[in-house]
Amino acid sequence: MSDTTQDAGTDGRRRRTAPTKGDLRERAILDAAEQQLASAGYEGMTVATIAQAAGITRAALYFYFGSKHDVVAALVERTVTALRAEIDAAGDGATPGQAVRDGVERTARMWREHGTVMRAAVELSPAVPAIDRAWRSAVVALADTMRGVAERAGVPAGPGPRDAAAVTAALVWMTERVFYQAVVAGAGPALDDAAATLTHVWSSALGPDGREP
Amino acid sequence: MSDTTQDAGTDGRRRRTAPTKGDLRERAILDAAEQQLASAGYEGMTVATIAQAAGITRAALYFYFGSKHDVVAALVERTVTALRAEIDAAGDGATPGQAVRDGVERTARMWREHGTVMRAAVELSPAVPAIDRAWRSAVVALADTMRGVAERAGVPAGPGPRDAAAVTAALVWMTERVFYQAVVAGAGPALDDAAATLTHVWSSALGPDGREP
DNA sequence: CCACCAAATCTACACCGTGTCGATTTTCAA
DNA sequence: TTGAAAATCGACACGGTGTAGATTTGGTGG
Repeated sequence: MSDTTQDAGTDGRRRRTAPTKGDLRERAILDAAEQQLASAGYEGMTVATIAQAAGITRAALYFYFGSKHDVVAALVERTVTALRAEIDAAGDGATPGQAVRDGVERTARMWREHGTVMRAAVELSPAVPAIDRAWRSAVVALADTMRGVAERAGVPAGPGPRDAAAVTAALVWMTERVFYQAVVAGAGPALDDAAATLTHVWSSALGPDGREP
Repeated sequence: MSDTTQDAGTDGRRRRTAPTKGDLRERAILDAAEQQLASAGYEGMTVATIAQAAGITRAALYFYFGSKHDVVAALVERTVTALRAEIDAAGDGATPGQAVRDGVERTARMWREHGTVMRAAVELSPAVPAIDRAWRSAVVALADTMRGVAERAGVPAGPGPRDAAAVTAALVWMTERVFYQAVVAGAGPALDDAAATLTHVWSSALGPDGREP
């Protein structure tokens, strides 16, 4: 029933001002969750272990978050906020080919730095609506940026299953999936190889103007 | 693969011969699980409800399957077995473009017919190793056939992040993800539009010989 | 026909994780 | 300093999974 995330305001349980004490605990909880997400995975970590790592009790954690889902949702949202900056700065390449290379490389960097949280976002999206919203928003943000690049590269903009929007959407999902698999595989150069493959496919799909040299 | 869980052997709990009575119940359980997977989703369905729908008790279900995970894993394996036939028959197109169209259309048909189970496979792969193995086997099977098509279309075969294997792998993951999203969206023509977009991208990525007319 | 053995099923229970409740302590500003 | 809100805690209820042991069913060889 708890509502933690969206409709704060009249909650009565969450504090509305932003003093220091509680905020620190909240961050500590998120940090503990991120830590254990990497080491034990979602199922492996429990509310008890998160609370313990944060130096409080289970019940105390429920003062800050309404559920285990809410904890990891907040964690994903925290990370997605960071991704947004990176995404908005993409697509500035002079040529479409340059923009594609830049977009893929930026995405690869995100997966290198925030791999565990992004992996969790992908895996928990089907189960947690809040995570789905946050993750999807990041995906459409990137898709939007790249749609502009595609149109500049000559891909028709008109509506239809072959227009720039549909094509870039498919390519962004490809990018998500391939990088996700690379992170799951865990191999060292997996991400770099994946990036190379992805730029190649992106360039091919964006037509002659997007082709790499 | 027809044997639901391979680690039986010295189980002492599973029957080894294959009479009729038990097999029917096993199928009834799987059918009930598939039904409820569509109506209530994985979390929404419980071992109790599955057993009830199959006309037995919880404990009786545990005579056939070791866990809830095992049930849905067996369900996925049953479906993947059906997919294999479809996959193996693909890639026979005269021209690469024809083969691509055929492969995508075949895949779309699979999603139309077995959408709920395939969706569950995607969503539960991270959590259930047996499902991950089964689903991944189907993916690499399709990737393998399409790799042949790509090489016939002129994509270099040599090792590297731009070779036919890497490119088709990325495209197959794209196909999986885009069709998955279409099924999740649930809209009627979503799958057909997705198929059109996918054939277009596939053709572009496979180079001049794979290009559509 | 019956006695037996394995298959199949049931009832009852133990365990674990989540989320909630009411009471208690801490903090801090009026 | 005191009172209210913030923060924390111990204990409990609930639901779902998996297990144990006893019991019934069903077919087969004597």
